[in-house]
Amino acid sequence: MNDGLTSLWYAILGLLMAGNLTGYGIRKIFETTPLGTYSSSPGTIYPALKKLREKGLVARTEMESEGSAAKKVFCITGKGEKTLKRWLLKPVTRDQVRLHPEILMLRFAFMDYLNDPQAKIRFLEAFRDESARLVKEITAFREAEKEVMPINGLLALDSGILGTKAKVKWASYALKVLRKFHSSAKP
Amino acid sequence: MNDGLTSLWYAILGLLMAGNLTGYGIRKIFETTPLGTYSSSPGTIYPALKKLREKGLVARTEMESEGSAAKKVFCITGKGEKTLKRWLLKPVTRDQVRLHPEILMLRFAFMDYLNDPQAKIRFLEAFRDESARLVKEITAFREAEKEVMPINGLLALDSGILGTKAKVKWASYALKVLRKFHSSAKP
DNA sequence: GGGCCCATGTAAAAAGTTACATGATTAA
DNA sequence: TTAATCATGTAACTTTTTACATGGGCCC
Repeated sequence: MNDGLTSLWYAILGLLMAGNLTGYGIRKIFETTPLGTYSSSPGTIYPALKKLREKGLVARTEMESEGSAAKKVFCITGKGEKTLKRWLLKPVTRDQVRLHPEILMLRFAFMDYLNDPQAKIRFLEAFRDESARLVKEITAFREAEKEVMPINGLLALDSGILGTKAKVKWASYALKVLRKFHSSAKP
Repeated sequence: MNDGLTSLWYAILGLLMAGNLTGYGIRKIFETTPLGTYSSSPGTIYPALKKLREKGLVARTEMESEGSAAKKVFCITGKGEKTLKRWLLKPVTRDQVRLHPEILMLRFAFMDYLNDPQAKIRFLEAFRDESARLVKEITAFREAEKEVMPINGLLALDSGILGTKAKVKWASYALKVLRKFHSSAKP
């Protein structure tokens, strides 16, 4: 999807930014939190970790705890951190908003790890504006098809319009919260 | 995903319910309408049509138009229609609402082809209820994590909550519209 | 002793993406 | 005539899914 990394791989990198985890720990997070749009099956996670290790984005340390089976703990490397941050700073495109808004949300969720608070603001403004543009586009499409499309098709379009409007509203809200948050944190 | 058919394949079947199409025509629809969450690349569409034909769900007729290159027109078969309708009538599950709401919306968009108007109503009620349940779940999660999660994570959760609330609202609206539509169509 | 959760993997199959390849028709 | 659009496919590659496989620790 980006740099040859899939969004799952970035999700793993993002999780490792908060602290080291075992493969099983990562699986459990995908399984039990709303973050887990991703499959938590071993066939997904372990090969992904292997690839990330081959690329030098994560490192594995064997944690030997008194004799028995050694747990394998993963941590993000400097290169991994740089790769993640580069991804977080990518511009918000129309296609991303249209086709993969959940990936944009994943990026936003990890933006705490950026030093620059302005980056968040820019992201949200772009997300809001692109979403607003998308609302207009779907609305125009609906208007054009109104006479020929069956009622269920129109209602499905309405769902898209309402959902995208909710995103615009959310972005405005998030901007307000962040501005307050940052101004109160400064002095 | 279902019956060994992917949602893309069902999308193609649904499109063919409205009328016959060429492979290129299908590609253009995915490319230019909001329906197209799917890739419209030839490498996606043509192999999918091949598979559908092998399974006997669509048929191909060569339309010879005066000598030159024959266009290949696809139509849905009886078996394809039955397969599609079986898919449309599947119950709305929690996991579908959580992980693949856009597929549920695709199903809804095609439900015009069901004879039974009650099926639509049942679908919407279930969709609304499962979405409302999901709102509660994410809200509870957010409440539990409120103190430990960074602000961006919380805001990302808010986006999920608002988006899901929008779905609840939409379903209620759609139910109203459909009830009015059906009662006015009867007498 | 049996069942459940922790924990880590592999193997086969299948779908989708990207890129390649080709040719007809139409509009500038 | 040349560029764009119509039109149909194939091939290699990669990720993911599903299923298999194994073993330790803990609680009843």
